[in-house]
Amino acid sequence: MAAHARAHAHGAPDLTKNQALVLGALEKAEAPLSAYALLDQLRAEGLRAPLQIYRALEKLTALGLAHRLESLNAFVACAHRGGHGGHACPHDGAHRLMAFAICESCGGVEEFCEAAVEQGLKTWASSHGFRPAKTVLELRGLCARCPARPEAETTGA
Amino acid sequence: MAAHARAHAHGAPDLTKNQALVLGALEKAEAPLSAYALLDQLRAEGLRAPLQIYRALEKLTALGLAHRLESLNAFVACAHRGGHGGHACPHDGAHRLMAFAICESCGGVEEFCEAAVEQGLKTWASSHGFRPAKTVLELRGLCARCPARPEAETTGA
DNA sequence: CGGCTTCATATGTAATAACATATCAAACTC
DNA sequence: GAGTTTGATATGTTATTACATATGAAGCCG
Repeated sequence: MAAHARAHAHGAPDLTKNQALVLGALEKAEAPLSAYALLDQLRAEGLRAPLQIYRALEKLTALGLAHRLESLNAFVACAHRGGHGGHACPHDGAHRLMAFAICESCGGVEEFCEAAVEQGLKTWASSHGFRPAKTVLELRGLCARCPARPEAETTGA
Repeated sequence: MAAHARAHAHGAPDLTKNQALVLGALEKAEAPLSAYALLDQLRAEGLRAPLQIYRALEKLTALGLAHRLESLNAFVACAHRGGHGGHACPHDGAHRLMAFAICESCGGVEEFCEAAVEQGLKTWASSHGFRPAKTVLELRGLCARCPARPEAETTGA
């Protein structure tokens, strides 16, 4: 049976079975997943080797359906596909700089674009002769919904 | 003899032997070094286990004498110590956002700050209630000195 | 004071976990 | 049957855990 022509649930181009499985797992997840976490989740579906995961991730990230978070060595589904169609920052046609805000308390990831940031980087790059091929921009911290104390201790004694 | 009170060649606070060795190796390197590359280089000096390297790196990065490049899983000496004292962006007292431009051809790394970038991120963060603890900002591309073709092929036969 | 205990920090070593890629063979599509 | 995708094993690379040892400073007690 054709491995193509499935996964149109996402409005995505034809993904292979493995790619669809990996994307589905990422979309269901609340937080970024490492390649091996994905592998664990998808063992039930027949995936057994890291390479199957990495190959799928490579394709998905190339298509912009998933993103790699370098500071976490983990992956998220792109926020601009499932759930909400009209987002502030489509990054589909135009190749905008994607930035990620990663909550160290709940693990949630917000994906955003800021024109000022992009412009500032462009300015620096032109004036220094640097030609960026890819930009990694990841904020690590606490999201709006998480309280300010990831500390240990009794916190009040 | 005291393991302290050395390494003042860098104007640094007292580093231990391992820390000084690791920092020295990073300063001599032209490009970022992975922890295991450092380990290989420093085997002659008696370092034998990854942990010795990682512990030194942890201290050095905490002191701001070295930086970790997340997108490379590698480390560089901070550019604002050795070589030139008065740089555009001291980041010593003030805790400025450090950004890195990494050349994928020659491996060189430039460290910089851009006020517009920092401000843009600050704007996004405040308006979204995100409290950043750390920011990762790494440009991957080609530096001013490298020609535009990191391609393979005979390049001229 | 001199010796002892205690504590903190730095180190050393081994083992293993976590992340990623190489290689090759089998299967499926065209 | 050429090209691609897949699957399986093996390997390489990066990072951490757990445990043991050294070293020096600070306090205690004879």
